[in-house]
Amino acid sequence: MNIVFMGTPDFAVPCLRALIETGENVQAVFTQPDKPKGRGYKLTPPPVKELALQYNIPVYQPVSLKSGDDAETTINVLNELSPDLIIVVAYGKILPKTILDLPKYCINVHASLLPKYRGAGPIQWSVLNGEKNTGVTTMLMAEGLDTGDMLLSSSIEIGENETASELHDRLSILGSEVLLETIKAVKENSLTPKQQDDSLSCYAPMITKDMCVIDFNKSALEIHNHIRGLSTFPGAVTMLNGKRLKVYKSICTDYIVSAAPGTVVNTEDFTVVCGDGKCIKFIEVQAEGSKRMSTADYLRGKSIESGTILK
RNA sequence: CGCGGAGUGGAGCAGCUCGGUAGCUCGUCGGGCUCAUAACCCGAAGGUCGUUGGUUCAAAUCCAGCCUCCGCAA
Repeated sequence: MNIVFMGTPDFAVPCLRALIETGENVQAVFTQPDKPKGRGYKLTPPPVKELALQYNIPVYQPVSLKSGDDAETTINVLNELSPDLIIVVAYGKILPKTILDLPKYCINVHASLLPKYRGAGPIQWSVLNGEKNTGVTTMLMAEGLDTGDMLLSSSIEIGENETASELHDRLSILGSEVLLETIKAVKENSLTPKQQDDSLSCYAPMITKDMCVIDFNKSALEIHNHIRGLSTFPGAVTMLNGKRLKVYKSICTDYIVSAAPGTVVNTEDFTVVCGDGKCIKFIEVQAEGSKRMSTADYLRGKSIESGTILK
């Protein structure tokens, strides 16, 4: 089939790769423009672009699909290619109706069990909220954000200590599998679109850095979910002796201690009291200007005075 | 040229301001104690102090360039 692929970050890479490797005709790839990133503002191409270039697939990076020269060019290009399908995976742009109506189907791969967790951060929010299950859903794209009729889905369990990054990697693979099944169904003409029940939906907004600070007044479980939901990027943050400390992994313990929330009660293994009196143990941390490391390594170099309070 | 931190035996750090025999907490190896142990005691191996050049009688330490890693900001 003639397919145009639209996607940007790592999450979309397995889907594009699956399409290529199963021999679908990927006519073109649309992805976000290269952006200045990191130290020194180095212009960095999105992961999907890099993969596309490896296979000599034409890459388009319009700034806008709604107006301007880019939008016009895009429409022209798409009209010329006249793809059977447009596959969208974490592209990061809203497609106008003129594009949605262009191919036979516009199919989106979304990293949640719709209608729950519509939006930009479904993986992180499902971990942040302590969900036991999540999954991947394919849908026919509609004008609203992740509101289209659902096609296929697949569900997986979330481990109690699993981080958002780990889940992200598993879901991106699962996403490529569900995508291939969906395309198979398209070919067999056996799609059965199901409308989403809007009353069951909820939004998963983009994660921003100002929501990363750990609030030790919350329960140990909530803090644990906070830490793994934001790991590895951008990472849960707290302040230790005036310096920023990121926490990437933790474990809930059964210890109950009466001390002010945020107090380090065990300086041997970095156990901290939370708002409900239960303790959480940090497993992997990162100090300013330093690498990410296990707390065992961290504590070999820096000792923490007992009674230190994190905030 | 966006701002800042860092590179020291296998790991994590100190030492650098005030140049002059490389130190700490672990790990590894050998031995001892013990019913036993991740515990304790004794001993050992292991480092061109990121890299290049400069200053100096002498550089981990001062100066300049380069490489790599990290935080912030986008």
